[in-house]
Amino acid sequence: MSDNSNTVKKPRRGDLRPALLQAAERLLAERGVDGFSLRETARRTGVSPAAHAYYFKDTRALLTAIATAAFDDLADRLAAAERSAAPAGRVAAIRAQAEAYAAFAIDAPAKFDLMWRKGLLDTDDGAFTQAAERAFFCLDRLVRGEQAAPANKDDPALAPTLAWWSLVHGFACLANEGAFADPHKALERLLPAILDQYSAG
Amino acid sequence: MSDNSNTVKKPRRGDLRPALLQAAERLLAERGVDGFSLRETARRTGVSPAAHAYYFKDTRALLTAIATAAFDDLADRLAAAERSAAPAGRVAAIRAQAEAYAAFAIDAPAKFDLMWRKGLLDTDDGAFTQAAERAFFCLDRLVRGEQAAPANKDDPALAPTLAWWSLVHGFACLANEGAFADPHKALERLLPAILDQYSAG
DNA sequence: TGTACATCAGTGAACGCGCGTTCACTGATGTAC
DNA sequence: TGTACATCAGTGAACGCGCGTTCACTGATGTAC
Repeated sequence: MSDNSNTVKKPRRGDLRPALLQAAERLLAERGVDGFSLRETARRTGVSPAAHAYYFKDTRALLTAIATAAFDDLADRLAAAERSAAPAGRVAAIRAQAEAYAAFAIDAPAKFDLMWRKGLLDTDDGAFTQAAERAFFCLDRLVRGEQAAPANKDDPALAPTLAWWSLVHGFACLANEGAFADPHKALERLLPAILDQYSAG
Repeated sequence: MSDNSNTVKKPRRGDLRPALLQAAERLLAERGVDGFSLRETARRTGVSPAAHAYYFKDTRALLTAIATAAFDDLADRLAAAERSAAPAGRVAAIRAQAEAYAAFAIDAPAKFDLMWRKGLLDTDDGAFTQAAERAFFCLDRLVRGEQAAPANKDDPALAPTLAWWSLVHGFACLANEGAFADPHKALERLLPAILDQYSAG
């Protein structure tokens, strides 16, 4: 019998939590958010369908944990992109962040999708909201500078950040929704051209 | 017994198709794409769960019909916005289209969501792809002028249109994903401020 | 105007599926003496 | 070093659910003569 590369080798006692998260992420990547199921995750982890209950209250909690990690990851990448492009100036850093954002989305479409599917997530979870805010402030700090952010996200004072975010988020969504022939090519050739459109402003 | 306003009065023989579509749209509006089900649609139409089969091959076909109508509606609104703002000049017309696009999305979030959930739609359906293209060309014709469009959507020649589309689409998605406190207020006060950011380019 | 027949527009019961969650349970591990 | 016990980290069978689709069927409508 050949190994099925979908299944993970059975974790040691006590290592189940990360194993479940890893299997769940792979399943998401393969089948998308709509194709996800807890039972299939358990199957791939080589574990009973009830096993997750020891670590996660329910499916929503597991998905929220994944989305939280994803936002943290995104924030890290935005910060890294900013750092490495900083020597070339502020405009270059902003562009680098935009490219990092889109690359994140296109490399892991299902995970990116999940992050915004609030109906499936526990949006009251503190870690989740904190991670999401952190990613947002990575953008905001760079675009608007160090000014304090207003309490409300729809304050027009945030317009510069939200304009930039809308642009990049829209590009990422369109790419993942199949609006372009090839998302990766679009990332390399089309996105720079799009960003050029606005480089004056 | 009080009327349940969810249920539609039982359609006359032969009028089932539009009645099903209407009930399905209402159900979508209430429960979102993930909460949609054919059986519930049938229930609300006062009809057997097998009834739809006479008009639609399967669930996918029904959803595709709704998405097709939605794209046609969107295209109509984009064209109307352009027409009524045309006297004020090209820039005003482009802005008016952007506002019409976002308003469409925010007024019917679930329908807008469905239009991009290609996993649930029959993307080989001719009417569907035609309607989607028509909406796209409403944007493209105005932004780039009458130049012929390249075959591929990720051709950098389309960058001006795609940049504008990304911006507006991203704003609409963020609004519907709950990124702003109040989508309708964001539409009225924030979107104009965002468009101002780019009005120079 | 009446009747025989064909087609239309559904009906309603049933099938089989995979799902999330619960429950009583159990073997493995750790701890106290 | 050995034993008794408690807790940990799950097991696996079962429950009940709603779903999309199929199937043989049937009453209503339309048509021909």
